[in-house]
Amino acid sequence: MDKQLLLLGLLRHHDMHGYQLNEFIEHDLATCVQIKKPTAYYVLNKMLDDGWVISEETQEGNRPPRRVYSLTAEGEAAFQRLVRENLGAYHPSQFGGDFGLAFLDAVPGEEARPLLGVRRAALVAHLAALQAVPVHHGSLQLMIEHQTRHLQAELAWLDEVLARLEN
Amino acid sequence: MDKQLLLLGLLRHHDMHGYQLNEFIEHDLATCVQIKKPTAYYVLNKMLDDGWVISEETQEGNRPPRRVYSLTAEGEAAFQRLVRENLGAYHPSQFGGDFGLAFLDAVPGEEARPLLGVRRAALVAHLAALQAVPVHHGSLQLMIEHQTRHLQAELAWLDEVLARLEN
DNA sequence: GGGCGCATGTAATGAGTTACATGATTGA
DNA sequence: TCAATCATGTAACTCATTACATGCGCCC
Repeated sequence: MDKQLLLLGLLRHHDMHGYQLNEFIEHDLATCVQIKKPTAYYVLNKMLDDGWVISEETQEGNRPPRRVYSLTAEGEAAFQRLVRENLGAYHPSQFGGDFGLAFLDAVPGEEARPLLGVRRAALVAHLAALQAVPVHHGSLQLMIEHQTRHLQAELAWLDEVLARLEN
Repeated sequence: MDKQLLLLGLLRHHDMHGYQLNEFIEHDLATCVQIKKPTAYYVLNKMLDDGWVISEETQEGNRPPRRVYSLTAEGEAAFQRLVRENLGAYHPSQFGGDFGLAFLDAVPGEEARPLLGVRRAALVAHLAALQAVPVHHGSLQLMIEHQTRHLQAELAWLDEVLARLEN
């Protein structure tokens, strides 16, 4: 449940309502974080039940009411515990795209090249989106940089595989 | 369901029984693939139901009977479809370790350094395990190389973060 | 008047994991 | 004799996703 860590960390910075959190994740953490809207709402409600956050209902004019969340002392303690847990462990990441590459030689080169070309284009688009993301305060920016590194490594790797296919 | 692609690809090479598949994944694809035993058995049974593989029960002496799986024509067709699907798409990978880094500045440097040291040691161990894996035929080796690249990028990145923490 | 943005959720489903269950054989 | 290896699974659970549901306000 590292999603909790993320939401706690973001709320620790600014109190936010769910919609706002989702917007922030979509626009400012694009391509780094995959948390869908219902998941965020679900996690928020869970943390509310657990006493990690409290919510205050506010309303502007006739707009839909917002639930603004802020951390409790227990939420802060949970955050401190979760960051340390996360920092101290190595989280091996899985590459779903590997299984295709693993059996690349089952596909004739003339077919494989354009397919990997499509993959490459999507990767480049991802990288562009990542570099378009606004710069963040402090260590939040580390996440963007980290992602950028891996995407660059991925691109270099993919180009090498494509080059090998030319032969 | 990229697990299906992997199992099909492996079975396409050699007919195997479930235990054997699990052993191969554990020993020969260490750190690249995370498929737990029950998952593999589950997927095998599902593919059996779907007619992608057939199984033949064999027994050596009084040992437990084995179910040896081999691809059907439909299985081969499914494999061909799935490889192309996989090759043609970019699969963004998620880095669960990012959320810790994103809030690194919430932890004092004296605490963060040893925690990241533990993370680094686990990463180095992972890399060593990966390099101890036997070399595979053909493109299966690409998966190992790919993983190695990313682990090296990760190590370089982590060392950079640690260096920044020294200041 | 029609579609998008704001704002929150529920319900159903899926994929995969952990823990549990079984039972024979082999080697220390 | 005790643990590890061989061999297969089931049951319960978790986490997250997709699809669905609601309803007002704003702009073209």
